[in-house]
Amino acid sequence: MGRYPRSFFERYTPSVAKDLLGCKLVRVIENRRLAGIVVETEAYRGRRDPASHAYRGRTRRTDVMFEEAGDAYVYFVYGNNWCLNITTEPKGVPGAVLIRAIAPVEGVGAMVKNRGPRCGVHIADGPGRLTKALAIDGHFNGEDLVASKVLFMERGTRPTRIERSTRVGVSRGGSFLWRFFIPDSKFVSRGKFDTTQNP
DNA sequence: GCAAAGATCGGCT
DNA sequence: GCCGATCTTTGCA
Repeated sequence: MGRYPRSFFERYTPSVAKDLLGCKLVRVIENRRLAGIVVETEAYRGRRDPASHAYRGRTRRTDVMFEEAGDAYVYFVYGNNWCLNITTEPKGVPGAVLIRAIAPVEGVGAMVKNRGPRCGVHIADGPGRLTKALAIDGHFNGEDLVASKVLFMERGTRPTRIERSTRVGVSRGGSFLWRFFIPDSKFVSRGKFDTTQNP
């Protein structure tokens, strides 16, 4: 299956977030593929988006958001979890798509092993969970997903239905409907959520 | 230097 | 369904 050129990621962040639904996130560990279909994403864009880490300008942490598109932006939250983003927009414009959930399709056994025996059905249905399932941590910050052999996106089939809502877990930027998900998937991280705007 | 909040998860009731 | 762990980054004194 084909991979995306950098130009795919260099577009308006919410468009990229929406277009990534149905695509396959692939992680290669010791020549074995662990992969899942992306079912839930969120967009964070620009200095005008109060929920974005880049809201207050460029810092050491958000550096990759300002760099070229198609790189991994991996950061640590709540003292427990890593979150995987893919940078977007042309160089100089900060943007990233948070991958919130995937539906496991390849190497499911290995993912469960990474998650631990008590994970149940919650293999990769959450930003922190999917990074653990795919063994992704801060070392991947800045990884070029267009060229990488160990972490990248593959083209998939476009989902028949897509819904959008407010983003999860953010206290500001509530008027942005920048969370995109496949409502038919049981692997989205939370309930179907509000699809109505409520600032 | 220090204090506070945070793009969450897992375990327990 | 609720609550606590846990630690980095940032903002301000």
